Amino acid sequence: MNRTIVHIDMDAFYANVEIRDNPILADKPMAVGSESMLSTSNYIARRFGVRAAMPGFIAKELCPDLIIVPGNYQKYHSESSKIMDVISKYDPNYSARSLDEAYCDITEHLILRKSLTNDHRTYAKYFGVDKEETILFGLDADECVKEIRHRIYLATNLTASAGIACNLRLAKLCSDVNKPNGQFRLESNVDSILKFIEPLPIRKVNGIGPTTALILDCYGIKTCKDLYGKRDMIYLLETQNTFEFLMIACRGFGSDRIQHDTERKSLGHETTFPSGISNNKEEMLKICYELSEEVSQELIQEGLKTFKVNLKIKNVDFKIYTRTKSLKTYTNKTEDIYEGIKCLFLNEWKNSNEKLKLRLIGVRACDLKDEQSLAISPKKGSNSKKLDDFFKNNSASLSDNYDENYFSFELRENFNFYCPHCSDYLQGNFEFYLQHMDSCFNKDIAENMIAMGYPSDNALQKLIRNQIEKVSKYLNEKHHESFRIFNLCKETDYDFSHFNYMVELFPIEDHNPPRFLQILDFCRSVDYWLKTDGKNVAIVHCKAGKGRTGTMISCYFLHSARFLNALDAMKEFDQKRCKDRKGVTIPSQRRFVEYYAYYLKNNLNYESRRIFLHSIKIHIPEEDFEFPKKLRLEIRENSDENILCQIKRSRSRNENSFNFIFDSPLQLDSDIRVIFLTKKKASLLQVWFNTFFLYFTDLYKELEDLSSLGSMEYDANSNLFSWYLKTKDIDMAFKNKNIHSNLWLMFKFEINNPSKEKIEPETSKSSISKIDQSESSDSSPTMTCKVETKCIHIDLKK
DNA sequence: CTGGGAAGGACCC
DNA sequence: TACCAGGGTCCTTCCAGT
Repeated sequence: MNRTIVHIDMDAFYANVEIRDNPILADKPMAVGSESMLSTSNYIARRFGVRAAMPGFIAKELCPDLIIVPGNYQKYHSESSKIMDVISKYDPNYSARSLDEAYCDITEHLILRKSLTNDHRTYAKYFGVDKEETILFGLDADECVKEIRHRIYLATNLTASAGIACNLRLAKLCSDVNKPNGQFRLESNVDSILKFIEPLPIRKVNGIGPTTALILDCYGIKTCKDLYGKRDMIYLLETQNTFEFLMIACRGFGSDRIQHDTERKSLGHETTFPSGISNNKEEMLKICYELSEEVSQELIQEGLKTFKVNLKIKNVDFKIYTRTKSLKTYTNKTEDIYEGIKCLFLNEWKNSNEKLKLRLIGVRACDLKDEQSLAISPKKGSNSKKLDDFFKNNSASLSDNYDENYFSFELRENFNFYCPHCSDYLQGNFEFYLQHMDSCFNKDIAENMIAMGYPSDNALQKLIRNQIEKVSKYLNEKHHESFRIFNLCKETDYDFSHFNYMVELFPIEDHNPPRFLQILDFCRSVDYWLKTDGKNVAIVHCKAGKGRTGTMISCYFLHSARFLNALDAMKEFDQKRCKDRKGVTIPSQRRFVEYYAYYLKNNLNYESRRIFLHSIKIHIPEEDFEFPKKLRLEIRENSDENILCQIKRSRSRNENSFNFIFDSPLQLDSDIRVIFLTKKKASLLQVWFNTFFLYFTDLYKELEDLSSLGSMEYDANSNLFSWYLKTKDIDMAFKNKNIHSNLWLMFKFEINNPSKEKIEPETSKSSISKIDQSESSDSSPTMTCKVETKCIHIDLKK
């Protein structure tokens, strides 16, 4: 963060050289290149959409008046060396990335600059005019870079743009900001950097091309901020390398040391047939020979030898193929190279049944070695600077050849972030960020109870979830043999041996409540474990350690009589676990906690009780125009396996309700899941309930707004109960902004068999006897009553 | 199972 | 009319060799 890196970029370099030498072109759209390909265009042509790397004829379509000037690369080279000469005055260690682009590090120069006299900072004001008018440049980085750009102008009569930042990546992005003939300096602090980089379209980032941009766009990622925000998804979808690159790039990380040109990896030449296409074997072989010769000459010039040759061909349909062959020895002789290439070519020729039609042939030498050092090959170790190393954290692990400044600002300096788990807004350095994420996954809910996130075994999830090794180490060290894991995930893939197989499973589907019997089992099991030994600790987890974990822990709070009321129990969990009070949010999960509170308070004996469902009505407020016109209802029993009913229903434009009526009342028992799906089978609304608790009408009286129980009415005439749920009581609807808050659902049901006599609704006080809780388990005879399953398919549209 | 070709792409200028 | 030059680097995937 303390280096000053400058990226200098000439404005429309080739084009401006041509314009400079032929001023007639100045006010006309022009480009340098050929009919088939443009190298660059001037700013007038760019207004028509004419860009570099665009075929000339397309450019002409966009801009019929476009003047295409053939490139004079010798001239550009000589101009380039004048430019680099200027830059070298500020940093002899500068690095040219092409003829028109270079990086330099002016950190040292800026120190030195303070002692420069005004004379040394004064230059002629205009190109080619004698020193009548002069211009004096100041001492700071901005002035220094202005001076560089001005001196380039004096040397070439061409303009340059520049970016100034703390690392190469950012400097490059900055040079684009005030282009052409401008410069931009990015402050070296995290706030400014993030403010700068977050809104940038990802395509601007060096290394993200059209393909990657398109892929990311499919993930809904357009800016660097999006990219960082969706890093968990990228982690899952992309390779480790790609992920690391993208993360480094989108946060503005980058090396602040200018790498020097490493030894060359390959060398080659290619040519497109002047005639366009060739199918003549002899002509092609001749080209192969010529190219081999060129490669050979260049190898000799550079004092290199090759061991591998590569033939590149481009078909008529523009498809490119490459073929590689190892040679017998390291060589730089034309004949040796040609021999390899010829062999590769003839092979292709044969494989194509002598019908090869090509546009292009290329010859490339790979696996190059320095002639002198051919005897011993001191292969340089790769010094990859990847996030992985970084995550191993601590400056102690930063080895000597590891550039500490690479990640310096995140290691040393503070930045602000939202924790995705507790939604706290925090400030700290990157290490703190990681620590917080860790601790946020594992919260002591009570002295003998810990709620945690999923301990991930899987490399894919380790970034966003707990690392199983860490969890295991922590638990084994801190709690020795005295911990037991209560795993609430239906989706479990980790190895229980990490926890000495002390893992008990209560499989609950994500975003759903447990079955009521699971609550009983869970509480009994946790209670037993905690009471066996005072040292024992219960570790409860689901995926994020919020919804399912919160539901079960709240139930245990009630079970252990820490709280008597469901809302208090859930509130306690929410406060302990998440500061934004967003622990148990799903209405059905909250409803089941309410059930359990009621169950305990009234000392009920849970048993199978059926209800007879007559109808379900959805009332849609008129304001809710978007609500689907077609719905599918699915009712599932218990474990989700048995689909009890599937009905499709549509409504007309002016109808503001769906009414699902059962010809013969649907018999339901225990945990019931009611789902409404759209035409495309996307779940829209969902409600879970337990029929047992529909029997107790006083459960639905005088409830706080936070309760998700809904309200109940009884009509003595029809002997029907009506159970109402508002939007806030309905899973999926409660946080769906597209669903109006005045929507409501009504279930009409009977609790006695319609064929039998009327039974008055009961309240908890009248009929419940005290039952010892230990009996209310799986083995209890009252539990074994299974509901008959029936499956009806009705299409009401018919 | 791993490492090193070989082939194919993406990207940069 | 007409849809990409030519020089590189690096990464991924597949396959083969142990």
